[in-house]
Amino acid sequence: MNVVWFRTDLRIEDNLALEAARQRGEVIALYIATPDQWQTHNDAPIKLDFWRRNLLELEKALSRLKIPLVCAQAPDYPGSIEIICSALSVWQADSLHLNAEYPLNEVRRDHQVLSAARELGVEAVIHHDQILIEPGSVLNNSGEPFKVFTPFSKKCRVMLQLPDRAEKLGPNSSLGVPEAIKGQKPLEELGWPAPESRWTDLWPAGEKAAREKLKHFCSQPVAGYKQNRDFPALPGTSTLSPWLTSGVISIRDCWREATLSHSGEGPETWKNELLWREFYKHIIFHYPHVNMNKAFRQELDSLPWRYDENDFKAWCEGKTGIPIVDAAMRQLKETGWMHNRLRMITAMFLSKNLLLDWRWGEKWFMEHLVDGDFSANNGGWQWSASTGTDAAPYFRIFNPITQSQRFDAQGDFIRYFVPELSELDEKSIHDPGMLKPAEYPLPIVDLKMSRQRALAAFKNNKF
DNA sequence: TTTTGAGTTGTTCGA
DNA sequence: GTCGAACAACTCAAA
Repeated sequence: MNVVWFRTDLRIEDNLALEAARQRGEVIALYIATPDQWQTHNDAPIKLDFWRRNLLELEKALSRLKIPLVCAQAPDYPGSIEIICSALSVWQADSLHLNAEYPLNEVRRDHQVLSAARELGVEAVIHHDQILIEPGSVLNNSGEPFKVFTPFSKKCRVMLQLPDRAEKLGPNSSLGVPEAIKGQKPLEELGWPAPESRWTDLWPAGEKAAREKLKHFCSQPVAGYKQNRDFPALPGTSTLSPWLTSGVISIRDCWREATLSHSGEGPETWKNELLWREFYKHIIFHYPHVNMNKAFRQELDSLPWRYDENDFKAWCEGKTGIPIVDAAMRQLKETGWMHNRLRMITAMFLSKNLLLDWRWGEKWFMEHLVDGDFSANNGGWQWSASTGTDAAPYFRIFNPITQSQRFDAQGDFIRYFVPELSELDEKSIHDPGMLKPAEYPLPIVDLKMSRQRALAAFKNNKF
């Protein structure tokens, strides 16, 4: 028997661990939920519900291959190692397959799982399925990891040789019911948050939905990606992130599909964004301190970050008095997703204008994003806060009003998410001042003063 | 080893 | 309104 432990790879298509296991013979699939860790890691309820629904789809897809999906619940990572060992013994496994995850705790857990499995005499194999190129293999001429994106991306493009899609393998001989293991529970009883029906419409589950989304994006919108991607009122981006983060679609399929679209600069620009995802995964793999709540540039942990609960609350609730920021924060809360340009604007506003610790913002995003991914979220926040790898220079502070005028010129996006401003014309909607209706707040911070404050804080940190 | 060019996503100020 | 320079100087990567 061959066991596949599913984690952030909730699909049957182009799944390296699953394919390796199937090549060896009969397969049992295993999923282990850790609700206690969801709590401490602040995973968004909308994300957990998306995962629950994708697991149901995965179960169906696997059953077509006559592969049973066994679910279990563990209190923590050591608990999941116990469950794995129980499963390997009870099912008399020959091999265990898993697709690597790259945050530090997950790497450590998998090291332990691999050695525990090998002690039981089980062949244990880890596959690099979640990223295009194995971390540790993209190095500069000095043999060091890249700290700058552009040379990293160039090297990746030179190295990248995607394997062909695996040939179709036959199903299991029969969909048996495997003997019970430690911690086993039905899929629906794994401690999921209460679902909201609107989530199902916003973020449909399953590989078919993801594949159709990718196909559609690469059939036409990708051609205009370079021109349209910065405008939140346009459908200019792929919005594939929730499916990519949960592994419902493979990164290789995204890369392949974009390459095959042959529509010029658009797909190449989009592929660069896929490489940013890659870059930040390599960064957390190479630099353990980034996984431990530290700034990539650790000397910037001594900045005089503010911890003002009221300012933070206004930011969270979309009541800062800066229309584009408030629209963006409300989009996040209402849909579980935020446009990339707006993630930069809101993150820059929190970390520079409010001078709040970027970790507060990072955490809030994780608590609300359907596509919340540690490496991408951390990388993005540290970019905005100027504490990261190849981050924005600290003096390059976005002016949210200027950004609003440039990227939501007609104010359509603001009007959609901040209805109390919908009567304002396209000039005043970005910066209503005294024209604002009574229910809309005045700006909680003076942009000019707060910009100077941030510049001074970074300047004075040099010593 | 030294040197050189380059670095996601900008803003402000003054002519 | 438009344009170029200043912002502040540092690190990375490769020649």
